[in-house]
Amino acid sequence: MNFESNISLAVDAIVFAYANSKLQVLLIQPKSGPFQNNWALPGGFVKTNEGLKDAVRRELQEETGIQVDYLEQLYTFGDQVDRDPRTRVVSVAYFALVNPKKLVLKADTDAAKAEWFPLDELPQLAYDHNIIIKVAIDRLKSKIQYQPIGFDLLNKEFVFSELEQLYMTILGHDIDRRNFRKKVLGFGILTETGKFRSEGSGRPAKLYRFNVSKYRALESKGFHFEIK
Amino acid sequence: MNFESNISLAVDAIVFAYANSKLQVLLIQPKSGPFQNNWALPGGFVKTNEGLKDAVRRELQEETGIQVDYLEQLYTFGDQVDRDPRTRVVSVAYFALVNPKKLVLKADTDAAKAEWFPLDELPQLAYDHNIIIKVAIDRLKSKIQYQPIGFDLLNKEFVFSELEQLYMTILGHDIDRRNFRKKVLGFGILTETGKFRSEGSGRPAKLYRFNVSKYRALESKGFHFEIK
DNA sequence: CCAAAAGTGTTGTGGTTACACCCATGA
DNA sequence: TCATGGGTGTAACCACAACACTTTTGG
Repeated sequence: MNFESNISLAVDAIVFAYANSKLQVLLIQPKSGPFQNNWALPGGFVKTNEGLKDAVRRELQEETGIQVDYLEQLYTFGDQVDRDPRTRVVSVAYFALVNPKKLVLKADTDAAKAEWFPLDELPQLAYDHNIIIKVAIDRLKSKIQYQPIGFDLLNKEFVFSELEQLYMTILGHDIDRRNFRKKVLGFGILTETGKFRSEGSGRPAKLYRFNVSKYRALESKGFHFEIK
Repeated sequence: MNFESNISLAVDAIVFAYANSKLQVLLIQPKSGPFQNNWALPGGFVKTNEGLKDAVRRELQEETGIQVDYLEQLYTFGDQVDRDPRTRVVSVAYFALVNPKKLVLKADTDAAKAEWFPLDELPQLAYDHNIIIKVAIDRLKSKIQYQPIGFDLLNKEFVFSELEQLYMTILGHDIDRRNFRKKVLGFGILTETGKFRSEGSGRPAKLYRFNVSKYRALESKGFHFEIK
């Protein structure tokens, strides 16, 4: 029973990673369909008895072998009726973050050709995927300012300069090191690991870890994460 | 061609209005389907060659005769596979605002039974619609703080106390009259009409109008609306 | 003249911004 | 000892919060 309409439902994933001081997006080359020679977002059709989020995870696994650290629904693209030349396809886009460990893509499985592209070197994409990525970037920019999702783009243990760099990259403006540090430490959501990392020359930097349980505790007491 | 799955795509609308110092939601009693005696959100299946937003407007027109002033996509509900007992239905929920003029529902057309319900007197709803409304309220609460959408819930010309009341109702806490006024006027997005309204006894209040073009101009210069 | 709602300023304070020097390490 | 990146404090400023009396109307 399909209630008289004939619309196909797909999911697409915009997976961001952070490497070389740049945001990277995960793209694939579809094995079939009208855009076989184009790069496209990972994704595919939802199965009849599959939840949307499950469909995204499955497609990501099948096409790229990746398991993401953060996944949220972004937007459903369905106003433009001919966004897929074959038939009417409505696509629910999901927005995902992975930490740098996952940057190395396993070329195994039945994975399609998959690669990371820096945001400023995106190719022409299939369908309306360039637009979808724009929407995803906007969401990332605004969400990173009031939710601690930036940590999902870093290793579990990180140094302050990485966090700062990440914010500068995403927000696109400079941040004062002292003020940033003061503010973030003031939140009380980071734990010192006691370890240090030296990066070539220079004074070794303290390694921190994002303390999820402290964050949740504070959050439930009315604390609001915010970084401008 | 349906690409092997058999999922129906629906839209639902959460339409808010503001009356009697309360937020109201528009509900209908479906003419068909498994929940004929329950109240439900207006909505229905998307047609094969119809954009999502168009589908929402059409359903609202058909079921309630209403044309909304503000409409944005809220969330797509599709993780719970059996949210509709008949078959797999994924629903794209839209969030809408109407001004008080539209509170009077025309009982004409082929409109189903439609009524406004204050938020604190919601009945048990069909499907997962109670959950959808919760999500919509959260969105309203947060969005009204950083976008000037509150004006869509008021008449074109309004007095300050109405705006203030609206914010207090939605945010659920008191607001200092003087600070609120100072802040909002400081934005420079309101125009005095020069007219006054007297509400029974008491000093007549100045009527204001939201100046969309001034708002857009400021916005493009980096201005951010914000009310806590 | 009394009740009811609208309109209005000032002061304190807490948070954000701006800014420059010392520290620890590797080469 | 030099180059490199890490770590730290203070003062000015601004936005927000708190707070009470006067004005204008209707009854």
